[in-house]
Order: sequence, then structure tokens, then C-alpha cells
Amino acid sequence: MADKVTIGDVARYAKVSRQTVSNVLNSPEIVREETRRRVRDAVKALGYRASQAARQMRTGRSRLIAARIEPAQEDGINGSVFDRFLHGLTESAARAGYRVLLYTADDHGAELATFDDLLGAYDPDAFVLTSTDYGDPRTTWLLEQRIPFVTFGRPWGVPPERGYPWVDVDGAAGTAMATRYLLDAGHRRIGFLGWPEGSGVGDDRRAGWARTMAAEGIGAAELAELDYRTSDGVPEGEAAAGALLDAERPVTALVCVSDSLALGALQTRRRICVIGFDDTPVARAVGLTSLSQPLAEAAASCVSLLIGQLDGDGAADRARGAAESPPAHRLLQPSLVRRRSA
Amino acid sequence: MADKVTIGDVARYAKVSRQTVSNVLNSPEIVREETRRRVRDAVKALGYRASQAARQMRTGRSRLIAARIEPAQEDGINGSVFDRFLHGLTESAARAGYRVLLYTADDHGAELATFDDLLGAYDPDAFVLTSTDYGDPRTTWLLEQRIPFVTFGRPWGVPPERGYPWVDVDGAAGTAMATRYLLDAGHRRIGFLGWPEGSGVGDDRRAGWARTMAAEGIGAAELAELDYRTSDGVPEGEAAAGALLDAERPVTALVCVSDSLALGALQTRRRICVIGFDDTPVARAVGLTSLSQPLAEAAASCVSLLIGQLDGDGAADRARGAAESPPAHRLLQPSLVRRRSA
DNA sequence: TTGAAAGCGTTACCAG
DNA sequence: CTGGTAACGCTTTCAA
Repeated sequence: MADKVTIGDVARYAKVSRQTVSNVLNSPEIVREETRRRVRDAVKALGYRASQAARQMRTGRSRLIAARIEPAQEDGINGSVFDRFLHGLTESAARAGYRVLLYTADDHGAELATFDDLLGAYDPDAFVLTSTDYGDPRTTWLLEQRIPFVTFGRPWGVPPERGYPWVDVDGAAGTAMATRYLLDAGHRRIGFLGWPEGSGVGDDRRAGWARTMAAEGIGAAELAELDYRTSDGVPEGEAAAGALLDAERPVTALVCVSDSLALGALQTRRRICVIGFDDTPVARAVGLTSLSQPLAEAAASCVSLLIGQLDGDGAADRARGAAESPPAHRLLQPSLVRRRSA
Repeated sequence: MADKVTIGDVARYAKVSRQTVSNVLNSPEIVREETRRRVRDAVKALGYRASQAARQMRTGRSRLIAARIEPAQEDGINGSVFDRFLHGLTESAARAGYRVLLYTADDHGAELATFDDLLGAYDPDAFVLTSTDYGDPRTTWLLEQRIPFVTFGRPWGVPPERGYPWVDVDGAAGTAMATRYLLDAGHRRIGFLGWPEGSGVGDDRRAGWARTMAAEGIGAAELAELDYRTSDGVPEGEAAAGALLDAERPVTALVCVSDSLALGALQTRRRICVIGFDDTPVARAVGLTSLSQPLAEAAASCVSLLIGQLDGDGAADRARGAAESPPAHRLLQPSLVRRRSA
């Protein structure tokens, strides 16, 4: 912290006015080539960096993106998913000239309060929301306040006219791929270990399995037999797999909505093929075939959607009233990582 | 983002000067009780929050703590450790009025460059460093620049006079506890699955096992027999455990430097007791007894050590020259989480 | 193209 | 204890 080098120092060094330095930084094209070079050399020589605080005072933009760091999930197995997403977010944001500001919140109520806090003090330019669910109050709130944001997760149950930008991974396509893979390997009694109905993510993943099985000519009655619903967890997976294996017509393979359930199924030590979801460290460790989400890409998409809003809408949005184009979104494809378990 | 409420608005509402409002916020004791109350009511009524940018311009303090988000480790199993630490850090920092700013860096060189970047632009008040190793250039750099920081991890190989504040978990105490636990259960041939010599963390954890075994009267020669060193990973753990089990005098129990190695040992499916380190989600999932680090407490300690520096040293440090008191530190105790594996 | 001046919201330093 | 005034470093008018 030897010295705070300001724009004035650079100007003096390059023998131009402060304004010219600012121009070189913000709209280089309007400055004469030679001057531009001289200023850039000065910037490099002095190690100058624009003070974000001063810039923010003038422009009103903090170049900060706020994201919540989630506590370790229930059994923590899929915690790493969020972790990797956050890493990708930080990296993509940095590339775009933004930084990620972390916050925590135990529930939606606390999170709304934190939004307010953050907005008042650090004034982040945007929020990235994860783990969205039906009737999520956070999106409504941010929409009302006209704060830019993206969600990683589809707007479950939100009517299109109240839409907002989102990024998600196509879970159904993933489980469809997994199911197809097992069918091709000769399986026909392929069960699905899923969560209770009502979670957007869980239902989506089940749908991919169901439609692929149906396309294979498997009727609704048999499908119902093969469809097991339980809350997430390793013991739950073990119990469920046991039930499916001890049925009159046992399953020979299992597509699971999560690695936790899949791991449980694996622990039965019975001869079945198992495919999990999320490609968590555990999957790698125990040789569990799993569906991998392109998290870095998802994070990058979140950032680019945000940048679009931040650069485009600025004040134009407020002036023109309603949005002209529907919010952008992006649905990415998971990939199947083959290991010993299938 | 309806309206930016400034200190002036509050002053007008409470019918006092801007300065008085500032005083109520920063040094409440010098303001008359009644005025204070009126101002506080105004703040609440208007939803006022001091603009961090403006405050920073004036005070030079950003109320930002920078921390690196690490990419998923090798096999990712212990990734959740860092994740939980980061969560705790965010929470503790928020309680102290600070926010956590994230950054990434692939190696030490890139990280130093990022320090510079961050300091120039966002100007965080402090850094929290994790995964410190021998001859870590980051601590040297920050010390030179007189930037406040703490490390989560002891200053391995750093002479005391170049000391800095740190927080760590006593790995040796943990493995000693685990070893004692196994001894009490009647085991005597207790092996240690560790990393190659030279890593501070690994050597420390080995030491706890070794000293406990020695105290039990087990000689150096036998100790050498029981001490196995390998790089981290599940397959590595499986191989190592196999070797230790097939020895002339096989081990009956294993203390491992990581959950990855322990998981590998467990996968041999042989009848041994295994204890891992870090209590990762995998451990919970497969019933592995493991040593748990008090991560939330570690994070809280980091924050309080930082706050001490930030509030105390301000300018006094530079004025008086060398530090009067040695940097503070805190060594926390891990705890043994018993599960099926031991 | 370049230079001068204003102002963003705070807090620190003065007098009253 | 309260009220004015200056200053932090930057970008954005406005003139030259």
C-alpha cells in the first residue's frame, strides 16, 4: 500500500489532462493514437488502476455481482455442485470486469432483507440466484425493484409474462440419455429413483426417464411400478433400491435423481447398473456413472446474460417502460460420465 | 432501486445537520440521547444505508475482505471443507460489518497479480489466505505491502520474526485422538496412511499418530512398518491399505490423513477399522469415522483476528515502526465423529 | 481532440 | 453538541 496512484498522477506523467486519461480508459477510440499509447504506457509504468469507489460514485455502477453461498446441503454430497458453479461465476465475472460479492441467508425472508442491505451499502449491479423454487419470492422482489438478476434454475411455475433471464441444465435430456444408454445395453426393467413430486428439478429429471421408456413401448402401468419416490439421502437410496430389487419383477438398472440416492443403491451391493446425477466427488470416488452438469458454462452464461442487461438496459429500460424483447435464457445439456457402475 | 436515500435526506427528516447524522452512526456516544433517537428513527423510516462507495472515498476503508475460491481439488472429496470455511467466513464477516469478495487464481504468480488488481480497484481491507505451503510467496508479498491478512493454515517454515496472524486446526491432536481411540478399543497394529513427507499439514497429522503410538511403547522400527506414504486419492488408499493388510504382520486399524485415502481403505472390504480426516460428505455417506474440523469457528477466528488488525493498527502501526506485540494466532481442536467404520 | 469545472455521498476539520 | 466547508478520485458536461 505504498502509494495510491490516481488518475492525476497518470495525467502528469503522460503530460495530458486527467480527462484524456479517463477517455483512453473508457472510450479509447476518440483519442489520437499517439496520445493513447503514451497514456497507456503511463498507466502501465505507474501501475495505475481506477478506484472502483470513485468510479462508482460518478457512474452509479459498482461492478459487483452478488451471490449467495449456500450452507452445506443436507448430506452435503451435492454441495460441490454449487461450489463449482460459484468458482465458474467468479472466473467469468472477472473476465467481464466484475467481481463476486458473497452473502448468506438462512431463508427467503432473510435473503430479501439482505438484498436491501446490500443494495443500500455496496449496491451490487446484479444478483445471481440459485436453487429457485415454485413461487420464489426473491425473483418477484427483484423484478419489482427492477434490479438486474439471473437465476441458475428455470422459473418454475412463473407465467412467461413475468419472465426473467435464466440459465439451466436440461435434466430431462440427461436422464433420457442415461435411460437410452441402459436400454442400448439391453436393460428393460429400468427403475427411476426420484424425489417426491413437486420439485421442479426432480420432476424434470423424472420426465426424461419416463418419456424414453414410453418411447420404448413400456406402458404406464409398468412405468408406475418402476417409479420410486423418496426424499434425498444415502440410506433412503439404499432402502428404495432394496424395495425395487425385491419386487416381483425386479429392476436390473436404476436411473437416479441424485448421486446420494445412487450411492445408496450402490451400497446394496446387488448386481444392478446405477446411474446418478451431478457427477459429484463421491461418484468419481466410488466409480459411479453419473450425469455431469456443465457448471462452468452455466456460470459463464449467467454472466453474459447479466452483462447484456447491464449494458443494454441501463436507463433505456426505465424510459421506454415495458421491455421490448422477452428475457433471454439458456438451457444447457448435461453429459454422461461412464464409470464402473453402469 | 426506487430512490437513493442519502444522509442529507435523513438530516432533513430528523431536522438536524448531515454531520449529526454521521455522528449518530459512527460515534453515537457524543450525540445527545434525544437527538440520537430522532436520527435513528429517521434512518429506519427512510431505510437509509450509508453508501459504501462514498464512505470508502472518505475513509479509505472498503469493508471488503478478499478470499480466493479454490477450484475443485484433485478428486474433489475434500472440496467441501473449503466450501464450509467460506460459508463461515461470509457469515462472520457480515456480523462484523464486512463482506467477502471472491477471486480466483491458478497459481501463486497469478494470485499476486490479482492482489495488485484488487488492491488498485476495489481496495479490500484484508485478505484471507488458505492452503498455505512452505515458502509461500503470498504472505511475503502481503507483509511487504503491509496489507492486513490472516491465513487459515499455520506459517509452515516461516521464522517467528516474520510472523503473521494465522488460524489453524491442530491436526496432530486430531490423529492422536483417533489413535488413542483405536488403542482403547484394543488395537495395537494401527497403521497410518499419509502423504509423502514435506507437506506441513500431512506431517503434522502423522506426528499425532506417531507420538501416541510411541507413548504406548511401540518402537521406531515397528512404527516405520506401520507408516505408509502415498499421494492422495481413493485408488491410492485402496492400494496402500491392501499392502498394509497383506504384510507379514498385518494392521488391524488405520488412521488416514484424508477421507479420500480412508475411503480407499474401506473399499478393500477387509475387516479393519478406518478413521479418516475432514469429515467430508462422503464420510457421512459411507459411514466412515472421521476427524471433523471446526470450520465455522476457524472462519470466525480469522475474522476476529482481522478486525483486531484493522481497528488497532490503522495508522499507528506505520507511525511506531515495528510491531510491539507478536501477531496473534489460534489453534483449534478437531473432533472425532464416530461412525460404523471404527 | 484536449482542458477546465462540477458533482457524486461521505466524513473530518473547523468555528459557533 | 451543532452547522458549514473541504476533500476523497473519478466521469461527465461544456468550451476552447
